[in-house]
Amino acid sequence: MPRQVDHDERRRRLTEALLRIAGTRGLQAVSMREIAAEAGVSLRVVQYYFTNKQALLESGLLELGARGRRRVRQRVADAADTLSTRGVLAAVLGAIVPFDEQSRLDSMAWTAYYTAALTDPALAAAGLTLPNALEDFLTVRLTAAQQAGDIAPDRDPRAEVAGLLALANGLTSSVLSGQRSYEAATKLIDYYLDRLFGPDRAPRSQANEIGAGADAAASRGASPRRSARDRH
Amino acid sequence: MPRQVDHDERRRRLTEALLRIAGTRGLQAVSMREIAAEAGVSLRVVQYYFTNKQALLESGLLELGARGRRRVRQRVADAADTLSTRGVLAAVLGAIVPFDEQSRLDSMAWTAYYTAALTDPALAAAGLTLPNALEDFLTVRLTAAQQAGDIAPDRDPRAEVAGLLALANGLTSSVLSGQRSYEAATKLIDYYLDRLFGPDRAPRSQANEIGAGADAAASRGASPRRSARDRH
DNA sequence: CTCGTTAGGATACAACTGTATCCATTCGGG
DNA sequence: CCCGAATGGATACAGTTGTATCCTAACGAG
Repeated sequence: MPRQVDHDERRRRLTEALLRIAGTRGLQAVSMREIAAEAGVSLRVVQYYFTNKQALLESGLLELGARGRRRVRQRVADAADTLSTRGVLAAVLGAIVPFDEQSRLDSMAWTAYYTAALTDPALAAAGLTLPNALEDFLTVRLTAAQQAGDIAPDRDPRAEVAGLLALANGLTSSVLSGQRSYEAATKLIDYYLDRLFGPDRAPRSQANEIGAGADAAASRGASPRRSARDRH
Repeated sequence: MPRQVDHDERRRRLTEALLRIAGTRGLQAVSMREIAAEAGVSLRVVQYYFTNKQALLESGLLELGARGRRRVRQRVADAADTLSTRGVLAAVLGAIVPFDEQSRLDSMAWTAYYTAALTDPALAAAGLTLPNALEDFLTVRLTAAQQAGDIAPDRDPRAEVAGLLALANGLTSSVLSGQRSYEAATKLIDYYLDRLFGPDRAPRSQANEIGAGADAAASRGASPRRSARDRH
């Protein structure tokens, strides 16, 4: 074997180049030649390590899913109060909304893939199944919390989890478009968690600091375009 | 003037053809020639009535916004109990989530436009400002309801509205991808409205008499009923 | 009638796409 | 030593894209 090369490493580099393009210029800007240029290799190399553009796109989607799972796991592990159900929920939801430049790029790419999958069955088959496992996991967790008396008995754990995940999804959209900052999004999540767990039960944040005020159009659209770049 | 033709009508037909393609096959499938074929005219006609593809896309975005506004207005007008704030909220949120084939196609096209606008400033400038006016309107409305005692005083009207709109947005995503049915989405919305207005809370003001008193047990089964997936 | 503007058919063109092919290296095992 | 597989550079090809150009009808105003 001459010039033995680590194929997995090459493929990983190309996949990363693809995701960099998809996250900054969109999926429609992704072409074989663009990927080659972004990765600093020739077109032939891209063709050599991926038989198809389709295979390349699937690899990108897979990597994106892996990154998302890694991010959620990391966030949950980082939360010191992992024992509290509320802490887990806050960590998971906070990991869904883009919170730094990298997660913002990945969210962009994910959105692009999601949209493409809506009209491309081949992509849809390649899997956008990230949320389902999360939903089940959190529902079990919240149900246990309810039996422990942490949330009111008239709450529906499954509905609450589904709603919170959909909320995080919607907030992601607004953060990506610059309508909302990441901080505003997490404040909103905290507000809803306060409603769920009771504000006095959780020492994390106050109930009404978002502006319980009267008039509507006071302060919105705080940060236009690229705003979500901060550490956490 | 020979062969006088209604330009607005021609442009409308072409815009509708564009949106039909965008809603079924995605924005990346929209080309000048495809639009021409879909509208049953020649390529030249498309070029004749729209100087640019850019102009065509902007026209589609404008029309999409107009349809959305029309749909919300229609839904709100249709709600018999328009006087109740809860009824207005339910109508607006129910009009955001796609509820029939046409609104589903439009939501698809809207999602495609939204994604494209994330990486194309020209499209972003052409306006995705539909939600802002809604948010202000509903916030004013909900603030008034709070002062009338329809919702608990520790609720933050602005946060509630922002959350509900983000929720509707997230639910739209899941409905489009087939993860959830429209009915499941509205049940979830009703569940959250129950939490907000209080299912057993008696109407304490003159502003509302019907609608706000939806009882709790009615929608306790708001579980989204998704297939449980195994995790490993 | 004729003439100039309006409405569109037919075609061209350069750029870009994914994919395929041809060919030159490189190097480990025989 | 050397042969064949591994690696990749260069280029070709057919299709699609947005846009531009050329040219022919149509028809109301003069």
